[in-house]
Parts: sequence; C-alpha cells; structure tokens
Amino acid sequence: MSLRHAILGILSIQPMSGYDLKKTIDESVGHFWTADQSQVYRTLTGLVNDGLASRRTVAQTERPNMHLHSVTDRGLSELDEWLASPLQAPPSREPFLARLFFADRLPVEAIRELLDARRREVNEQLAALEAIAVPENGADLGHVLRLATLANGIAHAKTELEWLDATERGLERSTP
Amino acid sequence: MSLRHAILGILSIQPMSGYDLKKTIDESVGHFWTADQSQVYRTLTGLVNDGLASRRTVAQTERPNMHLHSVTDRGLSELDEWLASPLQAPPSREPFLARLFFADRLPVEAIRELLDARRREVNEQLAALEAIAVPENGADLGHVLRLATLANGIAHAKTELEWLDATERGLERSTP
DNA sequence: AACCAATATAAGATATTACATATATGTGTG
DNA sequence: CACACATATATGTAATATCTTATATTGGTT
Repeated sequence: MSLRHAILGILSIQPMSGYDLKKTIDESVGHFWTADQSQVYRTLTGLVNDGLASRRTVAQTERPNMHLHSVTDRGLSELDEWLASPLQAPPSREPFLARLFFADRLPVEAIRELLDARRREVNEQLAALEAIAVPENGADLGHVLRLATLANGIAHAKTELEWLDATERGLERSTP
Repeated sequence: MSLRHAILGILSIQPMSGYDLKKTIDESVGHFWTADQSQVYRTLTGLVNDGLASRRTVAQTERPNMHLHSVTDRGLSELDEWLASPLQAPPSREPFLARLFFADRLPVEAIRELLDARRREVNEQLAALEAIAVPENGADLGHVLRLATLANGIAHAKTELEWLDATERGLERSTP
C-alpha cells in the first residue's frame, strides 16, 4: 500500500510525468523503495481515478508529450494521514540470510564464495549510496531528514561489511 | 521464489507438518523470512505436486492426524542448486524510511514520535532476536552459520538504534 | 453437555509485484 | 533514409503475498 504514498510524497515535492517519476524513484528513493515501470504507471492511474492526483497533458516540442501529475488536496490529506499513522513492522525477507542458514549443505568453498558475493553486493550498494548527490543544502528540515535516510543505508551497509568480516573469521576457525 | 527454498531447507533438516512448519518459520527463521499460514500450506502442496516433497498421513491419538512432509531427492537437488546460484539483490522496501523521507510535512512533535515508534519497534525486534535460544551447541558448521544469521539481525538492530540516537540529536539541532 | 483453546488443513478473494511486450514520438548518427 | 536511442505511456499475464473464512479433531474447563 505504500507505493501509492511514496508517489504522493514525491509528487507533493515536484509534479512530474510517470517517466520522470520512475527515474526519481530509482535515483532518489531507491535505497528504501523500488518499483517496476509498469507498476508506476498503473499506480498513477489508480491515484488519478481515486481523486488523489490529477493529470494534464503537456505538449512538448523536443520530446513526446507527457502527462504531468500533481497531488490534489485529497491526495495531500491522504499523504499526511499515512505519515502520522502507526508504524507496523514490515515482513523481513532476506534471501541472502536464508541461504546462509542452510548453507552447511554446500562445500566450504561455496560458502566462502557466498559470503564474498554478498560482500561485493554490499560494496556496490554502499558506493551507490555514497554517490547520491544531495542537491539542496542548508539546515532545512526536509534536507536533514532526507540526509538521515541516506545515512541509515550507509550505516547498515557498513555494519553488514563488519559482520561479514567477523563471519568469515568465524568460518575460518570452524573449518580446519 | 524463495519461500519454496526456505521450506525445502527446513524440511531437509526435519520433516514436519504444515502446522509445525508455520511455527518453525515464525520462531526460527522469522528474522529473515515470513509467511502466511495459507501460503505455507499452498506452497507445500505445490512442492508435493512438483515432486520436490512428499507427504504421508500420520495418525495421531492425542491430536488431529497430520501430513508429514519430507524432501525428495529432486527436492534436495533443487535446494542445492538454489544455494549455489548467483545472489541477486532483493528490492529494498522500508516503509519507515519512506515516511521519514517525507516527514517534514508533519509537525516536529510528530516526527519525534515517528522516531520513537521506530525505536520501540527495533527494541522489540532486538529482544526477540536475543531471546531465540539456539538449542544445539558445539562448533558444528550448520550451528555456526545459523548463529551468524542471528548475529546479523542483532548487529543491524544495534546499528539502527545508534542511527536513531544520531538522528534525534540532529533533529534537536535543526529545530530550535 | 457446552464451551474454549490448540492442533491441523484448506480454499476464496484480493492486493501487490514482477516480467514481458506493445506502441508512439523525437533526436542524432551513419 | 535507415537505424539506434531516449522519451513517454500502457496492457497482458503470471507469480507472490495477504486477508478472510471454513472445517475438523482432541483435550481441558465450567
């Protein structure tokens, strides 16, 4: 149910087309939400149908025309209600840990490779997070909060790397 | 696609009924995978239909009869293939960060409450993880790996709490 | 006997997500 | 002009997940 809200949030900052929305999701909020292109367009259509967003066609000369989406008053209310509603823990689903849990079926070499693959994955994620340029500056509240979500991802990535170090050391000790 | 594999993994350690499987998922692997009861039964049926698991009815006197599920040879092959297949990063979806990202629309008090609610949530998760008794002991490889998945959850919970400390301090500084 | 709780399984309906494919416009390049 | 590529939107389909309800057995409690 939260993709609707994430989209309302983005459109409340900046009205845009579905195409740009997909790009914005990938680039700016990708560390805590992702969405398929088709899902973005379908969700936009749903928001418009429910009166939470409006669209108007904007003629463009150097590109195909687009639908510019904005949040309606009802959409803003919906957004604020969601922001203030009680948190509920999301179901955790971590395929890597699932594998590690059963990985004693694998030869030790393959276990080391699994840990190494995870390390590469996390290093990539960390690099991506640190590469996200935060355009605005200053002590604006929104800016502080958005930086905090980035810092969250970075902190967890670093923790994962430290945990990998410890886990690899533990594996060495228990496999002579 | 991974619930099938997680179930194959659990059944490869210990054949059991759908009912016990659901309990085991909640209690032992809940920190990296969750599943609805109906999903567990449906997935079991699917595994049996695909020849990856088998079921036999076991008559019980002090309880309703049950279907005891075991992994077939084909199921074990499937499990091992999955364990050794390349990792692919799961889409990250974190409703809490999504809210924080847009939370500057809320009054500051509500933002503090959001952070506090998250702290309560994480404290609960941490307590649950630390309460998981790991029955087996010794330097058995499987034991080491399962402890490592627990340690992973604990490390990330602690990181989240530290990040909350820092974020709350930052919020104080930027809201006079 | 009536009732509740735990054990045990399953199906119906809906929501969400993912994967693939289709279509069209405009720019730039060989 | 053919072709590739970025921009722009949309649908079909399948896989997954969630929410709800139904059913039956057994043991214990009032």
